[in-house]
Amino acid sequence: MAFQQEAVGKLWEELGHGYNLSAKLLALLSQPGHLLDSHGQEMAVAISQELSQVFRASLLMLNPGNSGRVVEGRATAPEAAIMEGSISQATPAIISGEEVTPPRIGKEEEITAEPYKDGYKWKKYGQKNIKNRKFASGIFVSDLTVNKLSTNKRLYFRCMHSHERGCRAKKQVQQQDNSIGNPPLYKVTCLNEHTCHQAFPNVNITNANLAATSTTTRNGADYDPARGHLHVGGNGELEDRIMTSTFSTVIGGAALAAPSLSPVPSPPPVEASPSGPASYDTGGGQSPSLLDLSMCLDETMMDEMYFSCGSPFPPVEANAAPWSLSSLPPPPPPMEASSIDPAAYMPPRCGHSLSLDAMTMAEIFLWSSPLFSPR
DNA sequence: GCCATTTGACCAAA
DNA sequence: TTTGGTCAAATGGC
Repeated sequence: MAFQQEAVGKLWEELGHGYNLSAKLLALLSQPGHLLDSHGQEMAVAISQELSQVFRASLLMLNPGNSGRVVEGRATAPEAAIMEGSISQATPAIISGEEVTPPRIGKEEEITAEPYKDGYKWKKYGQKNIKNRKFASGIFVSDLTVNKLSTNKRLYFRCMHSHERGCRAKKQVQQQDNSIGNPPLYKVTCLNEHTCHQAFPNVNITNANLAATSTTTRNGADYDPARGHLHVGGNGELEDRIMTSTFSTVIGGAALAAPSLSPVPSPPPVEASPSGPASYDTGGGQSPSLLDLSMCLDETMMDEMYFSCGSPFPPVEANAAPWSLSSLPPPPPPMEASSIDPAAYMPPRCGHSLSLDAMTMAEIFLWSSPLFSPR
């Protein structure tokens, strides 16, 4: 029991260290001018690398059976211990970025200037002249965007996987009458929830049991088993946003995900390191980014991450005072499984449970580690 | 030739 | 009868 308390305390301290590092990194990236000189880039890379150590150490502490394999707050066990130990499944993902929105339920209407950017692949199955409409719909197919104006038409789309997977999701697009000018607005009506993502496989980290056929995730991204990753398109802004959100959620709360901080400039690109986990092979040579890891998280998990209210760390601020053990309430004592009351772990404000268990943390690490590994 | 898109026809509901 | 939603043959690009 005393050993467990010590381990929790070390984990607490380790995460606090990560919290301070993230604040440091934010301060660096928030400098006026939004441009880092070479020294600033080196600092950012160094902080990122240290953050990866925080991830590694924390994960190993969370990994059952590895709790004692920590030396001076840093883990010594090889990554393979994680790969073969607590992690039996993971969802590899490469997202080069197209805006992805959550699956829709029932009928939902939306006015948008970009009706085509929802991450799903659609097949047009018809169009119809509509009365009392001055404009026609935009025509969109997948990530190819072609806006054509004709008159009085509504376009009908169904999910590209409607047949092979029985996905009943549909979409209607119609340009709004009042959308004269720039940009045009489209009324997008979504019908039925996507069910095509349900076939997304849980894939062993070694790619040993990759499915033989392409699969689409719940976010509509195509999963390519041959390459072992997801592909959604190309949108660096989204990647930055999710990276920031994921980063902040894991390390220091959800502050960085706040809209007011969205203009934070992207950090210098960190090349994936060949020295990453040995068996971490996506099969295609591309390394996943933090966006990848966020996309491979289950949507519910992401919701819980975003809305979980249980983070002990205050939101990261650029000029925040360093975190210390004394500045926060002490970690909870380890509990016997039989004495755990699930209700006691429900966050007070939102009713979502915090489900960042060891598995989740390990997945986060595995798919983000190339970003933080030394060059 | 294959595949995605287009478009007229068909059908059901109001 | 009108309107909205869907089907399926025709068309075009690769």
